[in-house]
Amino acid sequence: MRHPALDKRNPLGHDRSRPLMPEGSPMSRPDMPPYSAPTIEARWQAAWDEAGCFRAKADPEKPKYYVLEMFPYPSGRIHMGHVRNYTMGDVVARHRRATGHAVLHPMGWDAFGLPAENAAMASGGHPKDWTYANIADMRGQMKPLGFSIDWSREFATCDPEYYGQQQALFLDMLDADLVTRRAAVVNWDPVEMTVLANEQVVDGKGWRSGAEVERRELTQWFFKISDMAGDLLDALDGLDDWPAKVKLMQANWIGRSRGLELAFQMTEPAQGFDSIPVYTTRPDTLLGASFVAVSPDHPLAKALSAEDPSIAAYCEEARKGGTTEEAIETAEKTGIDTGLRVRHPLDDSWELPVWIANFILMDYGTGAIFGCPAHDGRDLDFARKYQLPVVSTFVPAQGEHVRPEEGADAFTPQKSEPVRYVKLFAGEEVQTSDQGVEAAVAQAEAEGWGKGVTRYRLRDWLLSRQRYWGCPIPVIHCADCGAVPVPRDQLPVELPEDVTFDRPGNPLDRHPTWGRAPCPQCGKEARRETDTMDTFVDSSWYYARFTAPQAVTPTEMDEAAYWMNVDQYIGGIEHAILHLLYSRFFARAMVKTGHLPASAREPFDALFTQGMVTHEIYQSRDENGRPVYHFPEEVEGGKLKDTGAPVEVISSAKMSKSKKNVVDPVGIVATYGADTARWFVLSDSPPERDVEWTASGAEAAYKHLSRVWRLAHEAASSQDKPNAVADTALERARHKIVHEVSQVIESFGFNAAIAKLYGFTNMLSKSDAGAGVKQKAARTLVQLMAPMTPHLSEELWTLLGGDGLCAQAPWPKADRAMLVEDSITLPIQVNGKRRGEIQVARDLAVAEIERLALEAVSRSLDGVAPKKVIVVPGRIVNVVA
RNA sequence: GCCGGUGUGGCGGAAUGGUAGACGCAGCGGAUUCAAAAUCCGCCGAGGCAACCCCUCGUGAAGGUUCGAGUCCUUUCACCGGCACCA
Repeated sequence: MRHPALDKRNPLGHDRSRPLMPEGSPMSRPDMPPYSAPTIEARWQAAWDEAGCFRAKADPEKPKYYVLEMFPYPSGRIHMGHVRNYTMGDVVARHRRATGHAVLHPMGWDAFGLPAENAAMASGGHPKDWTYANIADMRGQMKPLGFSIDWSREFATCDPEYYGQQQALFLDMLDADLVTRRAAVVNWDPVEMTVLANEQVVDGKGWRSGAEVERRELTQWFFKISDMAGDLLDALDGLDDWPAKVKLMQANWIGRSRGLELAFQMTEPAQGFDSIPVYTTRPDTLLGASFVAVSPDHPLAKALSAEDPSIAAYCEEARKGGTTEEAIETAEKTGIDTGLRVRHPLDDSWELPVWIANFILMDYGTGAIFGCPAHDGRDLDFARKYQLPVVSTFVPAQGEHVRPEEGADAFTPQKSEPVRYVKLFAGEEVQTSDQGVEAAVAQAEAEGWGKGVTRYRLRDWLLSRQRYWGCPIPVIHCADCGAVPVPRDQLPVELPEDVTFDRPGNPLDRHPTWGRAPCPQCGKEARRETDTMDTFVDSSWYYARFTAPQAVTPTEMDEAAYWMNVDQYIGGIEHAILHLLYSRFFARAMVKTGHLPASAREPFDALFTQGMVTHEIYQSRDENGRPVYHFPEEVEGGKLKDTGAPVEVISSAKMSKSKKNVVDPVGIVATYGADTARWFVLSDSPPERDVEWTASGAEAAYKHLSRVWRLAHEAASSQDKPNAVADTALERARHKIVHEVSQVIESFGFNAAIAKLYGFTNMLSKSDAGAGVKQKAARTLVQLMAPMTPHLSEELWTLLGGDGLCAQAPWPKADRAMLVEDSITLPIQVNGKRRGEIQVARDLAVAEIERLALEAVSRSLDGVAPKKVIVVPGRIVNVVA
């Protein structure tokens, strides 16, 4: 039989002119067939299908377990990152099934989005055809990997059955006052005729068209997520099984701040304004105020612009500022004096100038600030540029201090640090700034000139997109009745299929008939909403839909109550903020609208963020010195295979097509089999860290599986007689490995599980135990490997006389008594340095251990009497000399 | 700038405050073979030593706590990630 590794197009870049395990080798006996992954993998996948092993069935007798990996975008090709993500979920799912849980492990497709429209524009097809074809391709690539997924629950978010329920959900959220519609400033690409997300604006230009992006005010739909900001922040505390890093990122994103809102009265009313409301987190520095500044988008600035061309010109210029990080960092702080003046709230005779400044944001706080240059770097830059006063309000509690008014940087210590107030109006002279702020707020409230407020950075979620390939917003706009919800019996509002992508803009907008609909309220001719929903909406509730994917309502309460919450969610750190925050919002919204039980308010009990799969990059230079990248299979021994030209090896990075450092899982599965791919992506690195794909590592994984294959066959055909010492040793090791692997799998230590299984394999191969004990050990080995290498394990399980399917066998249990060693090795230290060791009975008296220890290290002590002997039972002995 | 994380052999990485370097890769030596591959056995941080005994050094750097520190504390350097004119 021709081994698959004979295929010279294998993706590892090794010219494999020989099979890895040829027949006729000493190890290959007539009764031992070679390890042929393709044969056994196909066979057992069929067997699992037939037995329906992975169908999720609610069972009141069992604890339930819902494991979910972030579902993929159907690009058409799976990559190693998918393999790693889904393998981790599969290990958890298989392990939980074996430990007696009713497991839900579903899969679906995050199928709406721009790439489908781009493909339609590029090649003239239809986004729907492109998407469903990709789904079929990817499913075809995924199934050979043998994931224990309940495929009967599969859906795509572009199925009308799914997005129709999403529309129903939207209408319920509208009724529950979770949705609103208002004007918003957006990035508008005048060539593409659509709104762009911030990340699609590069250097102020549209990423595709290259056209200068305009800031336009459009009426848009929003989810009122900011109403829940406080709860979304506070509830992070309860998410004990989420990475601290993710919780911190979310907390920063939500961005709670405590401060004071106060109004500066104008000396003379202007443009209908008699005061300027200001928000500050530093009311304790109010006596250091030197100016008031408003945003160029502030109503006052707009009103002044109408009168004064120089102000209008300044505001126009200030708004242009680039959106890139670099532009923001290097942008100079600029402003223009309005000539208006305001009174200081604590001193009627104190007047401050009012400026318009480019660094004030309209959509945070009130769009206006008071500047305190002594204690804010930005304000100090601004004050120095325009010769405004600098006045310190506090100095360090102790020590020397050069004040900002003497040329030093702005003094901005941590708010928890005590400082000495030199201009004080509330609280103690020496207090922390936190205390100073609270005292100032209390005083302002008592005296009635200000109000303490808690603010959030988190904005409402803009969900309107001027795109075709998304979920239509189920609303009809009537000239008389306004925005009217589509009646529920008319859902889903389906996307029309006869659309064209030959012109920019939204095809829904220019469709001849689709947009026309009678007003559901008055019956008059009206227009459909042609915006579709942000695709983040689709992925914000799919986890709930998996509990009843065919339901004619968004969810079914009893199914949702049984399966929710997701016990273990697994995905990339890149979704730490938006996707997870939106999902948390949606779960709350679904509780409020009666689609989820109250207990599912936080949908993901535990979250795991896995690292990427990386690979070295191979680079050479063309005649102009520009870098040229090469696929791994084009390189051998540091040289290009066809020309022999040397390549530069650049250190590992995330696999990407542009750098050509990609390894295709399909090729790996064809060459080595799914089990090898699964085993490799879990070995070597902790799951939360990146793992580097190497050809030698993949080959090593394959060799190991082949070795287990041989050992299992040897054990199965062994005629060796029992051997008391070896039998006991192996049996003890067997219980120990069961204990260890169970423990590390539960704590996501997949790489550690693999390392321990390597160790046990080494032990088994060297053991002189009798046939029966060896077979038992081998059977345990393959069972413990089964979550990682299910096909190989299934085949060997059967060979070794396992009962039924390994996939359905109960997880082995370790006998505690077998884990305890009778005799232990104690290292002996002298002054913390290891100088010897002793073998003692586990329960030997401390005094006796001390005696033996001193004896063992007498040479190192060199006659010196020990001052002290520290015995850590079962661990170590340290002699202090 | 602010917040967070990580620094351990040639490489990926192990080590509840208790024998630093598990396990794997690469490398070296041996067995097997006509020869090779595959497989099996062994070695594999640096330095010293006749020596697989043993000694010294060693977890980015410098201090500290402790009988004992990769692990805890302080300072510092480097790299990675997130946020970023948020008042």
